Amino acid sequence: MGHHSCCNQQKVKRGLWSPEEDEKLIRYITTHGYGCWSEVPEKAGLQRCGKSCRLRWINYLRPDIRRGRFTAEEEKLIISLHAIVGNRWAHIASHLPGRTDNEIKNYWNSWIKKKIRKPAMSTTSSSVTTSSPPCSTAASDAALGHLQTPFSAAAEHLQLDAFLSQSLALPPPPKLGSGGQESPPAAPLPPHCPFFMFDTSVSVSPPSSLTSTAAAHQLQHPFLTFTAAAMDDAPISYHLPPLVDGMGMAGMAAMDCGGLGEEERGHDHREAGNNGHAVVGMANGGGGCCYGQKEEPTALGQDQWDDESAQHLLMWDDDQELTPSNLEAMESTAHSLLFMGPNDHA
DNA sequence: AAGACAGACAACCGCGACCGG
DNA sequence: ACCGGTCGCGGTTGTCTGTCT
Repeated sequence: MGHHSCCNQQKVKRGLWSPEEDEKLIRYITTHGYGCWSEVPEKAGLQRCGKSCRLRWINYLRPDIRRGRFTAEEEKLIISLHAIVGNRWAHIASHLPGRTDNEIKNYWNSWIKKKIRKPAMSTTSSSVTTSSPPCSTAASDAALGHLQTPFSAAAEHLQLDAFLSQSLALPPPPKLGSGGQESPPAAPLPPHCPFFMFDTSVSVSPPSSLTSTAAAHQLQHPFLTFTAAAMDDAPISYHLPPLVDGMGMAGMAAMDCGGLGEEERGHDHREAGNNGHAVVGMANGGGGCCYGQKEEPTALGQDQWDDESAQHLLMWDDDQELTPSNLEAMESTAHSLLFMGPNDHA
């Protein structure tokens, strides 16, 4: 493959951009726009390939770029979004005004590096239950990576965006050139990033429309109501879209084990999907967690889990370290596990 | 003061998706 | 349907800089 076709020319410069090059690019883009990136270098008088120009513009020179450290709100949002969509940095970035996918990716990766070292230092305590972003150890990340299902991109984008716009209530992106850099996006997420678990064993018909009223969403939209229990707050309910085609009413659990109050521990939290299926079950005893779902909730008592439902359970103990082998074992018993997000114990 | 090291950031590379001919 | 050009994305590598020894 090698380079992009526009980069095959011999005289293409690589490496860091000089201020002069930046100035040329900015001047050209601001006056002409960037219709075709392959033409930009020549017209702007740059010895770069179009791809490099595009990258430089998008990641660095764009006027609406927001620089500086990530705020706590942004951090939470990144964690939460990553729990939902995984390493889809562009998608995550689209919900963080002024931030680039590259920036978020770098931030996440450096974060992971930190977390890799910490568990290695302390082998006795859990590596995933102490800090955020939780499933950020290399081991768990790698292991979780293959658990993620290749989502149907179009549907998922649509539905996830709907979810984010509805439930996260992101503020509108700042206007270009406004200079308002000190107003982090308000992200009314629970203080603890929940685990997510999906189940494809339930098949439903897709939504007829995504544009109905809010009330209609409750009834017709396949968004799931789920509970995110937080340590200090009452459980917050969100509507979450199915992330996989055809799994609209699939059950999903989203709980923070460590964040439960004492009265919450050991209870079974259930939220019925709008088709009567998709009961999200969660049992938490002691320091351990158990997530599961059952297609026919009414057939089960609160604490009853038969063999079939056990197939849809993911269980682990808070003291159990998440390693690839552990997760593989979990996966083998949790047949329908698609994606598990982080647990965030502050 | 100098080298080692780690973190942050910038840029490149490879690949898939999309689109028009 | 096929093909080539282009764009966009995610993974990876390179570079710079601050801190530690």
